[in-house]
Amino acid sequence: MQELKHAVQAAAKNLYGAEIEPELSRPAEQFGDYATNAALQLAKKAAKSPPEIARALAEDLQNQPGIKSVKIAGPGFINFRLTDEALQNAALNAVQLPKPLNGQEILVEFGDPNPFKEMHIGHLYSYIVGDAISSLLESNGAAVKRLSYHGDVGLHVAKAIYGLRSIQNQAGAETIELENYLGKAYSLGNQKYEDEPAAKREIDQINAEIYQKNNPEINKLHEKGSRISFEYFDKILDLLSISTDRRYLESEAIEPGLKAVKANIGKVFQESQGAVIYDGEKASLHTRVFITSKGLPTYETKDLGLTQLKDKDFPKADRSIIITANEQSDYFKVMLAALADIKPETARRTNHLSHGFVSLSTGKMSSRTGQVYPSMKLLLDVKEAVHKLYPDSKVRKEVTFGAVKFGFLKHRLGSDIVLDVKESISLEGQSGPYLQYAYARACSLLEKAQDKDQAEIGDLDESERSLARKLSEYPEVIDKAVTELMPHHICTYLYELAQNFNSFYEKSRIIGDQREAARLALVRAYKNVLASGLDILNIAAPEKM
RNA sequence: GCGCGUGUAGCUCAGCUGGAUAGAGCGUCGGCUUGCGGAGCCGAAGGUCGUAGGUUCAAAUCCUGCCACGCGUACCA
Repeated sequence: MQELKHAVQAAAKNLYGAEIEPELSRPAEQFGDYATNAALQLAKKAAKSPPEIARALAEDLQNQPGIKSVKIAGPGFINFRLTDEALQNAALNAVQLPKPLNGQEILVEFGDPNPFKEMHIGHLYSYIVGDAISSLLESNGAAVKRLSYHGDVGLHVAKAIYGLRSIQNQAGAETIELENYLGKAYSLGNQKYEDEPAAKREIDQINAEIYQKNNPEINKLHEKGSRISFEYFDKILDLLSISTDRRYLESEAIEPGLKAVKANIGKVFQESQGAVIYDGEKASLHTRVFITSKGLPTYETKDLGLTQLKDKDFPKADRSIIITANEQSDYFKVMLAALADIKPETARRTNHLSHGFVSLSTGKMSSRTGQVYPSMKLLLDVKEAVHKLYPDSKVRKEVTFGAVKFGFLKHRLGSDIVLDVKESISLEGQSGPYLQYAYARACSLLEKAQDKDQAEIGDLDESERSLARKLSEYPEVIDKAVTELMPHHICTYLYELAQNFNSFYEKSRIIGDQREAARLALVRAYKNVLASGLDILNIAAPEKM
C-alpha cells in the first residue's frame, strides 16, 4: 500500500505544493479499506476547509489502480475502497512477508533464570516473550542468536549452598534430590543470613570461597547444584520448545568485566569509599558500585563483561537486545552508559527491553521468602485443567502450551500482568486454544473439499470481503510488531482474524456452494496466515483437536 | 524526597507517534438442532477512559498539577 501513500503525497504536492507525511490507516470496516487524514493535515497550510481539500484530493486519486471508490466522510477523511480483485490478491498473498532484515545478525538475550533458585513464572514469561521476539525478527529475515545468562556465583548461590549443607546434615543423607531442595535451601539460607550473625559470616565466607574455588566441598556442591539446576531448566524449556544458542555464566563474565573496569578507573570509573563506582549523576542516572570494597565484582561489572563476551563470540552482530523485567531498567541505563564510555559502538547497537512483573491474583510473590509460583507448577496446573476438560483429546500438550504462551503474549510488553491461574490462562475466548480450534476447523474443511480448478472468483459477498480484508492486514501487523518489538500485536490480530473467520464460517456454506472455489481459496489463505502467525509465537497449530 | 512506569466496563486487557458513535474476553442475562467440528456463532446489559486544568478544528491518546499503586534510588541480582 506504499503506492497509495505515495499517490496521496503526490496529490498533496500537486494541488497545494505541500510536503506532507500522510497517514494511511485501516479505518473501521464500514468506512472502507484504507483512510487518510491528509486533508485535515493540509487544512492549515492551504487555508481551506478540510472537506474542500478532501474533495479535491479525492478527485485526483480516483483513478489509482486497485481502487474502486474514494469517499469523503466525517470532518474530512478520505476513505478508499479497494476493488475486490485487489483485495483478494492482497489476501491470498498475505503470508508472503517481506524480509527487510535479511542479512542482519541480531542477538537476543532473555530468560536468565539463576541456578540454585527456583525458575518462577517471571522467568517463564521472559522466556516466552524473548523467544517470540526472536522468531518475529526471524520472520523478517534476521539471523537471530538466542542467548541467556545465568548467575552461578554471588551471594544467592552462597545462601543456597549454605542451606543445602544444613538440609543435607539434617537428613544425614547424600542422596537428597537436589532439584526438590534448591528452592528451599535458598530461602533457608536467606533467612539465616538475615537472622543469625554467625550464619551471615559463614555465608559470606562461602561466597568468597565460590569465587576463589579453594574449598573442595563447596566446589562439589556448586558443581552438583548447577548441573541439576540446568537439567531442570532444560526440562522446562524442552516442554516449551524453546532453545538457546549460547548459555553464558556469570562466572565467565567476571574476568573480562574486571579487566574492562580496572582499565578505566580514573577515566570512566572512580574510587569511592574503597569501592569502584560509576558516577551516573552527571547523566542524571544513579551512581552504582562496580567493584565492592572487598574487591568483588558486582552484577554491573559482570554484565559489562558479558557484553565483551558477546562481542567476541558474535563480532558481526548488527543489534543486541537484552530482555529483562522492568525492575532492572534504571540499572541497565547505568550499565549501558558505562559501556558507551568504554565501547561506544557496542553500546550503540545494544538495547534493553523490559517486561512487567508477573503477579498472582492471590498475592505477591518473592523468591527471597520462598513465596514463588514455579514455572513447572504453572505448566502442570494448566495441563491438569486441559486434561479435565478434554480427557480424550490427543493434542492436550499442544493446547496446554498454546494456552500458556498466548496467555502471556497477549499482553502489551512493559506493564505488569496479573495472573489469575483459574481464568487468565483460559481455554476459550481470547486464548490460544480458541485459535487452535479455529485452525483445526479450517484444516478439516480443506481436507473434505475436493481439489477444484481455480474458478472465477467474482465479486465477494459481505463476509467473504470482510475475511479477505482482515487477511490483507497481516503483513502490516507483522511490520508493526517488528518495529515496536511488541509481539502482542500479533495476538490481537490473530484473535480478530479467527473471530472473523468463525463468523464467516457460521454464515457461509463452503463445500457444495456455488461459491465453493472462491471460499476455499480464502480458507486456504486463512489457514496459512494463522499457521504463520502461530509459528511466530511458537504456538503449535494441530490440524485436529 | 527524587527518577521511571501504570491507572480504560464487576474482573483480565486492547486502543496511546491526536482524528469519525471508546473495543474485546471472562462473568451476568437471552437466543442458535436438520449446512462442512457448539473449544463455536448471534444479541443485551455494563464506561464522568484516576482527577483538575491546558494545547488543538479534534484528546483515552500530547503538556502541567494532584491522587493511588508498582519498581528503582552505592557495595543483591
